Amino acid sequence: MVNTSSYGEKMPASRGFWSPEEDQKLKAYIKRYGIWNWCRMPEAAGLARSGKSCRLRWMNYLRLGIKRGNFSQEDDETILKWHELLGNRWSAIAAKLPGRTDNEIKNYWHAHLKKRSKINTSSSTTASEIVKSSEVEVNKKDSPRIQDLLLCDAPILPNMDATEGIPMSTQMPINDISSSRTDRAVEIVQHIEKNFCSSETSDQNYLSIWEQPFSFQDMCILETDPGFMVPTTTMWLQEPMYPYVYLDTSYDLWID
DNA sequence: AACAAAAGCAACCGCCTAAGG
DNA sequence: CCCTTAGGCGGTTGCTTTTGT
Repeated sequence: MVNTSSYGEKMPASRGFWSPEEDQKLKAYIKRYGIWNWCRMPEAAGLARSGKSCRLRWMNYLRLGIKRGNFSQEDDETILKWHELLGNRWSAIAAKLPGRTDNEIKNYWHAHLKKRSKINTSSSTTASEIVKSSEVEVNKKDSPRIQDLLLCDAPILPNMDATEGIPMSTQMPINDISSSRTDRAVEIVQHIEKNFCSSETSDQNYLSIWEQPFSFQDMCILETDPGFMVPTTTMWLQEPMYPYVYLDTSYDLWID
């Protein structure tokens, strides 16, 4: 079967669960060469997977900082509150829960919180009510824009992108985002953050999770795999996403 | 112990959007 | 503008594990 998805793979793509070997290959390849082009990377890394599949695997399981295991009470409440406000915008909700992926939150919602949400909405103060009470007029016509602005103001964490755990030389400075934000929206954001965000989600706690450096063990995985195809300079010039190289010892050196 | 049903979760699919030519 | 391509997102599927009988 030839995959003809938008990722443009030409090689036969295997499906189903990822084997530990495949995980290692992908992890090692990205650690060595960075993410330069999802659709070409599988071939270069010697993986018979679609680019889409590789991206998903990396985003949801392989990148550093992914939290596994049970959701805390605080996590539950955060999800419920933000879901009430944002709806099924799982990636946006995930941005409020460092280390949790949109997929995981989505699954957790359907498995555990959906029922609770229905009960809660009939008995408790809703997020929309909180917004109303702030005396900020949110025109229905404008609400999608307001929501986008809310998302812009989500905590910008060092790892909330495709290359979690990898220093982001290309990360957009927060000033670039705020330049397009109205004062009005800032008011709304501040109000909601004040009402919704517990002290558990302080920056300090984010850092404790996210600023963990690579372990040496991680970095040693398949440091040199004969099956890897090195992305050429041309490739990087065409699609310079997150190029980086390793130093011999223990730190990544990012190059612009 | 064996089976069925339910729950959990990883992965896939298809649509949408942004960027570039 | 229009088209193509790559990336991202949410909905859904289906396999695996757990629980109940």
